[in-house]
Amino acid sequence: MTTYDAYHHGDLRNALEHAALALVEEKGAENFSLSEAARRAGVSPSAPYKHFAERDALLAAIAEKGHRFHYGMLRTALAGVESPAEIMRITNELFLTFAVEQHAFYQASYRSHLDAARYPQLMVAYQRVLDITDAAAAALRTDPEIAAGLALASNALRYGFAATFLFDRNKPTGESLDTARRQVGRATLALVDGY
Amino acid sequence: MTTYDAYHHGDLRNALEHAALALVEEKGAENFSLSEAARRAGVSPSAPYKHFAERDALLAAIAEKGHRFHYGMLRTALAGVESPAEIMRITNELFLTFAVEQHAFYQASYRSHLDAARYPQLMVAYQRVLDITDAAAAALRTDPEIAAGLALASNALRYGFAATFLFDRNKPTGESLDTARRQVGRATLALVDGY
DNA sequence: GTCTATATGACGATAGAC
DNA sequence: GTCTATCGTCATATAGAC
Repeated sequence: MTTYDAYHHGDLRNALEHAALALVEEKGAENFSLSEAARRAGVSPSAPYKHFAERDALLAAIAEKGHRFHYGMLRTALAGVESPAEIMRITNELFLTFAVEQHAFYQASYRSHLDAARYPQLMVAYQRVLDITDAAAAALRTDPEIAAGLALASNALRYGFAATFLFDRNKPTGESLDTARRQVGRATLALVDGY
Repeated sequence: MTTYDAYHHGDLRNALEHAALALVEEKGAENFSLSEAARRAGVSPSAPYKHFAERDALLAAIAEKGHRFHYGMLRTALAGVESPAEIMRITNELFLTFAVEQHAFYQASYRSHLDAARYPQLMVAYQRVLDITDAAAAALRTDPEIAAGLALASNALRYGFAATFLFDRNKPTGESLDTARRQVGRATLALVDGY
C-alpha cells in the first residue's frame, strides 16, 4: 500500500511535465519522446496516455506554459514602461534572456513544430506575447499596414537573433549574452526609427 | 546484364542526392531518413553507406549544395549593384525567394541541425554567403564592432522573417511573398540607417 | 557497387488486467 | 490511474555474398 500508493499519487501529469521539461532542455524539442519522459517519471511507457492523448499533447502543454511564463517575464520587465519604442527594445532583449535562462520553455514554445490547428490554446497563449509588440507598433505608426510590418520585423529580428545566438555559436557565455542583448536592443531601436 | 547494369550505373550518389532533395522538400529536414532516400532511389537501405558514411553526411552534402546555389543566386542578383545598403536589402529580400523557391535547399541548409564541426566544408560554403553581408556592413560602418552587429542583425532579420513567413502562416501565396519581401527589404534599410 | 540478411534499438499507440 | 504485454513500424548500421 505505502510504496504503491506513493507511485499512484495522481500527480503523474505534473511529474511528466517536469520530466519532459528536463528532457527538452537536454536534447531539444525535436528529440523529445514520450517514452523517455515516462521512463524518467518512473512509470511505464503507456501510463502517459491517460493524461495526454498523444506525444505532441505533452509537448504542447509545456509550450503553452512556456508562453505564459514568457508573458509573465514581459509583464514584470515592462511594468511602468510607457514609451512604445522602449517596450519593443526591452521585449526583444528579454527574449534572449528567456531563450537562454528558460531554455526548455524556449525549445518547447519556439522549436517544437507543433500543428497549431491541433492545439488552439497554444496560439491563444502565444498571441498574448505577440500583442505586446503589436500594440507598441500600433502606437508608433498610425498606418496599420506599416505598424503590422514593423511588428513582424521586430518579431523576426528577435527570433533570428536567438536562433543564431544559440546555435551558430556554441554555448552562451554570460558576456556574449550581454553583447547580443545590446545588439538586439540597438537593432530594434534602429528598426523602430527607420521602418 | 542490361537491366542489372542499369541499376549498377555508378551514379547512385547522384540519385540519392536527388531523392533526398525531394524527400526533404516534402517532409522537412528533420524528418529525413537515409532509408527512405534509398527506397526512393530504388536501392537497398544499406547501399548508401558506400557513398555516405552516415545519415547526416547525405544531408550535409545537400546543405552544402544549397549554400552554393544560394550564393549563385546572390551573385546574379547583385551583379552591378554598388551601394552597400542596396546589397543588404537585395540580399535579404532574395533570402525569402530562396527559402520558398528552393525550399529543399533551404531546409537542408538552414533547418537541419547538423554538427558544424563534423562537416567543415559546410561552414566554408556558408561563410561565402555570410561574407556578402559582412562586407556590405563593413563598407557602411567603420567601427568593426558596429559593423559586426549590423551584419548579425541583418542576418537574424532575414532568418527570422523566413522562419515566421514559412511556418506561422501556412503555404505562401505569391502575393503574401511579395508583401513579405517588401517588408523585409524595408526593415533591412531601416536597420542600415539606424544601427 | 549493390545486394541480402541481420543485429539492435528506438518509438507511438492499443488492449486488457489489476 | 497505472500496470504488463504487445503490435507494428521505422530507423541506423554492419557483415559478407555476388
